[in-house]
Amino acid sequence: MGPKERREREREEIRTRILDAARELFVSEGVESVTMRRIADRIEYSPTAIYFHFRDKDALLAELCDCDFRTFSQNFQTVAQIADPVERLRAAGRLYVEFGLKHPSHYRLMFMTPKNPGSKTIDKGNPEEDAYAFLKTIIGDVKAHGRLRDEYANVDLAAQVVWSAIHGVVSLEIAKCNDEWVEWKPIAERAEGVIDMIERGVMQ
Amino acid sequence: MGPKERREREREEIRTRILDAARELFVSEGVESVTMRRIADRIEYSPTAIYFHFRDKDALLAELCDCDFRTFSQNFQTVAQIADPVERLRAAGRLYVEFGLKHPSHYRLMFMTPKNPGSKTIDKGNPEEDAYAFLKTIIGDVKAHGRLRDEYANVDLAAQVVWSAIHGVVSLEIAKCNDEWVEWKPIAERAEGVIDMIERGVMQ
DNA sequence: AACCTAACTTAACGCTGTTAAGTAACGGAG
DNA sequence: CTCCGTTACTTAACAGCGTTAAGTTAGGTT
Repeated sequence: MGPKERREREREEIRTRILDAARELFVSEGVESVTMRRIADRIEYSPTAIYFHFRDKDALLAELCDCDFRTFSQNFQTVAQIADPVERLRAAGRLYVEFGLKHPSHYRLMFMTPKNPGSKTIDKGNPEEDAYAFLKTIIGDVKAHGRLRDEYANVDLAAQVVWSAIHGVVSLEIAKCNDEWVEWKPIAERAEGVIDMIERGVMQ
Repeated sequence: MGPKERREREREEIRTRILDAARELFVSEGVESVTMRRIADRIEYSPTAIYFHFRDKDALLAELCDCDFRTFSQNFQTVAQIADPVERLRAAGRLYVEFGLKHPSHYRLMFMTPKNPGSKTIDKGNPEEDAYAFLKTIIGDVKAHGRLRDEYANVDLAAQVVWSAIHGVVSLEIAKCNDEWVEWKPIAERAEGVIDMIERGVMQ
């Protein structure tokens, strides 16, 4: 049973080589640079070789995203132990913004692009892998502490309102930061402004 | 001086024919259907003819967007006469969301896609053509009525915080409405929830 | 030793945006 | 009226894209 396992391992290895090459192009030169041919160049294979490991380009990008979405969620574990749920929410918000600014390409693909068919490999509802579930547990805690306004009795609604607001800051920054049309205040001020608004708006 | 004017007029006419064909494809079948060849088919010209009227595809799309951005801004004039600035802001927020849901393709191109080089043809700062300027005048009015919280003394900051929040609802809906990952509350509830949050969060 | 299959490569298809080169029509000048 | 140059196009082509069909090669199984 030796060779079979080795082959499996090798197959997995080249899979991750493809994934890594794609990610490298992705973060350093943007989505548009992720072409099958350029990935193939990087790993010194022919373009068609990739299709033996991924059904098509979308599947590759989806898996790349999935993989990074998990690490994105795990990021939040560092604030999970903040006792005060309101402070925990504030910290999570700052972390969220920080992630978006540090990984704009990933952020765009994850949250600003339609047609994501929804991941299979992530354990939905598990706050350690699913960032939305993590947000919901925070909001639930806020509610348990009697600090959620009655208007947002529904935790899903509150979570979605909070997420919308914070997503708005990040996505507007990513899409429009180079637009001289608007005289942008520094992103840090905008982020803090939105977080303050969230606290005053949905909590008591 | 007759023929010269006629030629100018004809030139303008085919320009708008191209623009219209592009828009039609754009709203009915999405961005990805706007190819130079398909536009050309619609107006029964060769693909290269378009390049005589527009530098390249991006320029065409930019002009299309510019044109529609103006009508987007003019939309808001219907709420301009609401006396109470807070109610005016709420109404503008609802109109904004409505526009995004009704014209998702335009919304994506205008506010969710990087690389917009900034329009030349729009009268920046004029609230009737520039929606951001319109928002600022509302916020300025809110302030003049003593209803803006001190934390947002800077009108630009307040406007950007408000815009971020409302943009967040729309863009999340456009990008992720088909994602079964999250159990979405109805968009109307989310929108109203965000508008409420804005009122409680940045006003007093 | 023969064979089979997994893992590739080469060549090609149809699509994209864009450009170079050619053509036909028209307005003005000699 | 003729010549000429500009304007407004067309046809053909290029380079690049995702993807597939067909061919090749190496390694494990029988």
